[in-house]
Amino acid sequence: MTCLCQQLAGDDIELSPVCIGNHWIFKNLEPDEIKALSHDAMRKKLTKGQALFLQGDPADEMFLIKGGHIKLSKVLEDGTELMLDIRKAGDFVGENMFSEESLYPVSAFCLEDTLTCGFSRSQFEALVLQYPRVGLRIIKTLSERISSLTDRVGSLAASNIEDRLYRVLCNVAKEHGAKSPQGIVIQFPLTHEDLGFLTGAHRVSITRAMKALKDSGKILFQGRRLILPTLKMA
Amino acid sequence: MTCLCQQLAGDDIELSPVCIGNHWIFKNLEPDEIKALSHDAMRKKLTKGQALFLQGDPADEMFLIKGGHIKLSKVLEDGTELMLDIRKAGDFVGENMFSEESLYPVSAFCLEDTLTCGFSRSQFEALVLQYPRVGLRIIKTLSERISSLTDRVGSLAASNIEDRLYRVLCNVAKEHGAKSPQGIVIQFPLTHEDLGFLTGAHRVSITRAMKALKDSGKILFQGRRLILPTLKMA
DNA sequence: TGTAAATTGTAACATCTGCTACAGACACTC
DNA sequence: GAGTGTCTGTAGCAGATGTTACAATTTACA
Repeated sequence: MTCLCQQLAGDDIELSPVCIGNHWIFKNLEPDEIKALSHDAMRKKLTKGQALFLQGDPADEMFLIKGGHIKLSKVLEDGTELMLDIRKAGDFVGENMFSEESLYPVSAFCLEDTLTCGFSRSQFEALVLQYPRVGLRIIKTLSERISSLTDRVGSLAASNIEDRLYRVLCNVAKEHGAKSPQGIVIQFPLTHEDLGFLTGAHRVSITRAMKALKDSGKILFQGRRLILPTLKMA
Repeated sequence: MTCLCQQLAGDDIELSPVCIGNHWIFKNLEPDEIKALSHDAMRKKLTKGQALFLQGDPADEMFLIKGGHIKLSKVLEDGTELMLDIRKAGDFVGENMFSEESLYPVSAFCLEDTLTCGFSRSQFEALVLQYPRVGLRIIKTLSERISSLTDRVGSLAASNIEDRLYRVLCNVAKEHGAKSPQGIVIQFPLTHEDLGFLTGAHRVSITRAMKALKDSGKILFQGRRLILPTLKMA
């Protein structure tokens, strides 16, 4: 099945092989269903730094990420920014559309050039009603997101920064890492400032903690890529 | 509809009005469906301190809490305990059964005498396939859990304990609080040690932070019940 | 009621972290 | 290669937090 996304993306964006037509969520759909869905999906091409949606926007759309990484962040009452999550090609963003609140509680920014497929809430509900198995798959996806967030909460509860940082790195590696002979490699660069947002710590404290982790052998560097040698993939 | 739970619970447990037969998740089911479901549900009566399930147990059952509070906690690699969540009557626990992992990643302990209704994964899947609308409701529930966990992550990212504690208290109050003329009242006692687990801070630091919050008027006490006067219910 | 256990409050001190400032390293552009 | 901006590393200080110890208070239960 040729994919409309490919034409839209051009050569700039390295697309995930996962497409709405072949994503596991939609397996077992009838060919004409896929065609209809694929046609309806609202594609968006975004460049690095652009927002897919902003905190406070009406939440009535959910997106499948076709290529690139997207960060979810939130601005707290006191004005500080907090990065909540990083999602990659093949993941969904905007699952908040299902909940009672009608506004996105977070903002989604592209870390690279990105292509997304969007679905409206009503489209989705109709699909689930017609194909209950899709509903079960969504339930599974959301359930895994809950597990991951629960881990995240566990990471943040460590009271000293070094442990907190290490646990956050492990979580990131588990979700976005790739195996290599030396350990799990995190595939994209994270600045100390990013990690500061992820751990809720000051940038300088991250630098201190990184040095400590490096000295104790818990992390390695391969160029600018971070490696966790002791971590095992789940 | 008289409920089997009532007979089992006896007079010890104050039951939630929510029952499997009338829980909003199962609205629109046929009467005989409800009857079958209600019959199949595996009820458990537990006393304070007992475990509903333990971290590492096979995760193939999910529970509706009929009465009492249940805490979810996790033992980390380094042996420290972390309290992840508190759930109340009407909530579900064990939604991990949906995800790929076959083991519960957390333990569930009863804070008071408790009655639960359990469903197996296969029971549930059959139900969702037959009644897609139930699937949509589950999706909504899980999605709200995700929002709540996201808030939780936001709370923990505050770098000073006073703010972190206040945000955690607000989250707890939003989920388990009741309105009163003076503000939102948290309905059950939380020890400083509990709050320490919830915020990832030392017990003594909680005492210090509580005093500061009390002095600044952000929290009040009515006996042992905690009141948040400035918080508005969502 | 009386006693034991759990919870809360206080203090002192060592350590950790936030904060600011600045210098070097690196990437990118012109 | 110079210029610009971003990222990383280092230092010092003030304030926050962890840690330990012990007393005061409340709760649980015989």
